[in-house]
Amino acid sequence: MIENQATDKRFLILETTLNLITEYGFHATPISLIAQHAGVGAGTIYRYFDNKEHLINELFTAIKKRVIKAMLKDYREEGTYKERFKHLWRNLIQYCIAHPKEFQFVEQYRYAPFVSNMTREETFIILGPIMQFFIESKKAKAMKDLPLYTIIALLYGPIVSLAKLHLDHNQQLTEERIDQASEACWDAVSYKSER
Amino acid sequence: MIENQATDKRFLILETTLNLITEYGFHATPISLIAQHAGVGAGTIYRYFDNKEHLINELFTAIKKRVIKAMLKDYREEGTYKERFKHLWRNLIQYCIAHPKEFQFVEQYRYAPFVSNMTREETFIILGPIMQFFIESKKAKAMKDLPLYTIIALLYGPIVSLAKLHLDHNQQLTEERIDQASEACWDAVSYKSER
DNA sequence: TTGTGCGGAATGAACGTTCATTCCGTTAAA
DNA sequence: TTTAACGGAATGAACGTTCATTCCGCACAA
Repeated sequence: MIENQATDKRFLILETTLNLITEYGFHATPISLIAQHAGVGAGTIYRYFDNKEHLINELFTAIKKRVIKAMLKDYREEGTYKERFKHLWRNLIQYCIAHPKEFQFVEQYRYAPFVSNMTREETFIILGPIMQFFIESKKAKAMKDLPLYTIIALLYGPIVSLAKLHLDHNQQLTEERIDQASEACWDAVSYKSER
Repeated sequence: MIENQATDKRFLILETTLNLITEYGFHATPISLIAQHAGVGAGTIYRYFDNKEHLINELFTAIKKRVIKAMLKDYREEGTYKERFKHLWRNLIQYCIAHPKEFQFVEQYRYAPFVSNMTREETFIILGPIMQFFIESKKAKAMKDLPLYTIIALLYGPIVSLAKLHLDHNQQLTEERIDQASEACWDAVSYKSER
């Protein structure tokens, strides 16, 4: 119970930061505002985080872990490669749409200069299982023999774009459209015969 | 000549801002630094731009215009739709790679909260000709009958991803890989028979 | 001489961070 | 059971710094 209080407060600060930063941006959300909205003193934040930069970085990795977890939800290494691909792909885009703040935050700060490189490398380690899937699919000739980076770009790029267009322009990203898009992505990376 | 001096100084400030901001980020490039690097007084910048925000926004639209221009370079409304598509697609990705600063700047600020909505809408107007190409291609059954937003996401998303991976991880984005990727993108949006 | 453009010191607001102080739950003595 | 002492957590006013913006004097063109 005692430890939970500390964890809760830490979590509270992180979530408040996420909300404010996605709404106002990094510049426009001073520590004082975060403190105010979280209902804690400004100094308290410094009990949990070394400084503002560390706070942001921690939020960043926390969210990335949630994303990966959501992507792997109910994923089993069975069925055709296409089915497995579509499962992962849908999981990811659904999460982006259901959690716009998380999505926007990650997208906004992914390439910001103050995000530490360590955090970026960490991502790649977490992504291991998914990379494995791509390598396997290629070996099984279910996917074209494209460089790994090309495959990532062909599959992840459209997710980002679709989610952004959805959030920004209030496009209705219905189940049907998601399915259409995932099929198209598969067409991009798979051989003709796999269609 | 007099006007040219003014235009030049204006341009100089914009370019200096681009360089500094892509290197250090928005936070870490104060007006004073821009002034220093541009070799002008801090106050001079305010002769040309109302404030920092306006400066950024103007830089933003200036770069976007360059991007569109580069994309449409040597584009003719002739040949197959696939050929025309590949021409546009390659133009765009080549520009992103050849002008990493411009690319990173646009990507970084595209969804930043302080970028005005007007600027964003402007983009859509500029993009008219390219939208026209998509509509035509669909009508001619060269492309699948997907929503316009889906098509944009399927074609533009991978460009952004590829360029980011290229710049961030020093992946060699060779001519061959660019061609592979453009073919894959076309596979995503075209009918089987078009392959 | 007049007017225009420029530079950079000056200004004041805003910010991240610190730290002396308060608060509060726990412990243990009475 | 009550009370006193303790210590870590929390607070927010205060500090020093940074920054966008302003302002004023200088230089040069007309």
